[in-house]
Amino acid sequence: MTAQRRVTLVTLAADLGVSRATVSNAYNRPDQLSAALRERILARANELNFAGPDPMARGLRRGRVGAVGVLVDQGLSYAFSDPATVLFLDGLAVEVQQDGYGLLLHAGPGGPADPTFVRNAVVDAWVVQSLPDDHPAVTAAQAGRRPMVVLDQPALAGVPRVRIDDEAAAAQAVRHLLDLGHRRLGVLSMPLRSDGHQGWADLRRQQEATYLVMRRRLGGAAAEVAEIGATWAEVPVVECASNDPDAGALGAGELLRLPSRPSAIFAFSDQLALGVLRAAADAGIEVPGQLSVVGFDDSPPARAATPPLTTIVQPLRDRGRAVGTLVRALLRGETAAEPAPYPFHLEVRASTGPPPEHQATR
Amino acid sequence: MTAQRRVTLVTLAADLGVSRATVSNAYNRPDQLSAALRERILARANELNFAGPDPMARGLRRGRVGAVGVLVDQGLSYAFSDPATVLFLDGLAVEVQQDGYGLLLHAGPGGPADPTFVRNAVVDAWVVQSLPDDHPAVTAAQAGRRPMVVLDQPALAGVPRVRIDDEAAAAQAVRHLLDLGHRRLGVLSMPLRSDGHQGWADLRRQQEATYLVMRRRLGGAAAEVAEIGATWAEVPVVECASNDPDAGALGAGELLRLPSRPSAIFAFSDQLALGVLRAAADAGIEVPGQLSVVGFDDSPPARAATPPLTTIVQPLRDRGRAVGTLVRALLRGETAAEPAPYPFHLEVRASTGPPPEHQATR
DNA sequence: CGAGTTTACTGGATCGATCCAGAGGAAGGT
DNA sequence: ACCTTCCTCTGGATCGATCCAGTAAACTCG
Repeated sequence: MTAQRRVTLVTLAADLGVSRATVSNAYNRPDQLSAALRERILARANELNFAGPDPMARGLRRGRVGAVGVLVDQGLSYAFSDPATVLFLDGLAVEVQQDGYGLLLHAGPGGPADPTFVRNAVVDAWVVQSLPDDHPAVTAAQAGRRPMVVLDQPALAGVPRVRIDDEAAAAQAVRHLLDLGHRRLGVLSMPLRSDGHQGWADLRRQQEATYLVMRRRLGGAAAEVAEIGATWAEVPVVECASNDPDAGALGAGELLRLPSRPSAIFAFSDQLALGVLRAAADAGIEVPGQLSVVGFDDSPPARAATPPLTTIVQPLRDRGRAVGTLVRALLRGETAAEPAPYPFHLEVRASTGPPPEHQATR
Repeated sequence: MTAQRRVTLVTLAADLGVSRATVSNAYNRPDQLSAALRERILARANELNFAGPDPMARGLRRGRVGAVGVLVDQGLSYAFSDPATVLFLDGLAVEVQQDGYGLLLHAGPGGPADPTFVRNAVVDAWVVQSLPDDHPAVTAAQAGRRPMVVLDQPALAGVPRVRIDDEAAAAQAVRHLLDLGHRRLGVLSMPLRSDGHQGWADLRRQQEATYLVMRRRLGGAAAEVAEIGATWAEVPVVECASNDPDAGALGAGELLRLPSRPSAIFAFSDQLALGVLRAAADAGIEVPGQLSVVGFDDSPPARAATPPLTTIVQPLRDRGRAVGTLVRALLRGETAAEPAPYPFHLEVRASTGPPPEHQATR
């Protein structure tokens, strides 16, 4: 009949005639009280339906809530639809779980998290996964003065970043195509800015891309093209509005309808490359006989595709673990040095071969 | 030179010579103080690098931290690899985001969350997505006396559950196959218990399944088989250790190697059904000519498969939203009634047809 | 011009725990 | 018998905010 207050440490302590510190110790420091009393406390707690110290209050006092906030580009379903992202998150989750941290994900319908939510989020640290340079959510997260680690982009002063040498990787992919004899290249890029643009990206748009990784890859590809004396400005670059096979197929369609059709397409992600394969199949273009395709990431579907994709291999899950390791170190109060770029390599599979014009001469 | 304490409301208040309540109001109730003072406070906050009230402390006082904990079966990468789960999470995330909540995911390597983490998790509510009846993490979550909503399973007294009528859905799928003339059926089930078993599931194991949904679907299928006077015990049921195409292909292999090979396989998820398609293709068995396949879920890959899968359509993202709506209601203090089962239907596509023995007579 | 209302701001209580210095008593040593 | 050490247990301070009752001043109005 009495007004039923919530059961807390104090309720229990009063009920048992002990101090609340003792009850707290029963949960957190079993060595600080006799086993008998501890038993009695836990038993009574059970009777009173007390589930243990409130995580929130503990969080405030201890300064740790057990959550790592993750900022991903676009909505959750987009993020989750890319196996590369999923593997990253999995590696990250497994790693931070070792210290009892979970992942907190915010997601608007299609857009990334609102800065307001970022400011109000109860987290111990932030992980940023591939956001553009100027993203407001990143700024908001930085204002919170909590440990932070970035995957790939953006580059932030004083914030460790796990990445590969995207410039070198792109160069290597292009070099592979050039070595095979290809001279009519096409590039299929992920978004260069987050404005939903789908279609041609001229030099200016390339240079002004707010996604650092895209600038780097374009730069690496351009350097390699210049190497053989060709002009980068003549290489058609199509930007996809999102990173999925549908957008990739759309973009590939534009490249394949060019009067001077590319004999090779370098897609900046496997998701897009899968779209290229689909577009080629739909148009009756043989891969690699009439068209070579190179991807990026080495996500599982790339291996399983028909034909299996030649792609840049970057250890996706390992990079997630690496980010997790850095987060854990920062949360322990250690200062994490900027790690060296992660290793990568080009895995040549069946989606690339010599261009049609060379095949007769072999 | 002085010991640099963290900047808090008090620091700011002292610095400006106002009360901390006023500073708090500057952030939370702009109407409670003059615009001029508010400006002054915000400006000074900026100078002192104060990012706004600490979310943790606010969480304690307000009794709300803006996080909904999600319990999923198996590890994150498994969960995320199933498009059905991803769509569910997306719908859920979008819905709870409207009230500013994010999703907190815990994940061990392959296993679901440890009860300890559940007890310590700083969340406002729990969402349980398809766990077995007796899962310790669920028990731990219930002990926390926070709002809770279940998707599909387990059924818990007093906890609203979003689901479809799995018994009726399975019955309908089987009825479809029987109507086509199939008499040699095979069933490919998701895990019946979380013991990693892969292979035949006898009647006893079927009845003792700890996954409610699987019991229901098996029951629905059995009832329909009994309807035509056949014996359920003679229908081969293979259980897959996990819900992915690889396990599905493995299980399908066992069914397809039977002396009396089934002419139709009912898989309890599209993920498994995709595995069946692959196994059939590898074995040179035509679908639907020599083998009919029915899936469950209507996930995007089911539509895109070759041939497109006949499957039970349940609105995946909508169910996520429905769970989110219930969570929001509970968090507002409303009492949410157990919702009616969600609608479903059988979508007949190209993966089912009459059995081989009937085709000649047509 | 005085009563009533509105506006702007304050300080104490509170959310539910953990930390830490220390009290009291039992055990051990000489 | 006295001092020291160890083991249990305690109460006050604290984490960083929000809530709420209340005060003083400014404004409204017949």
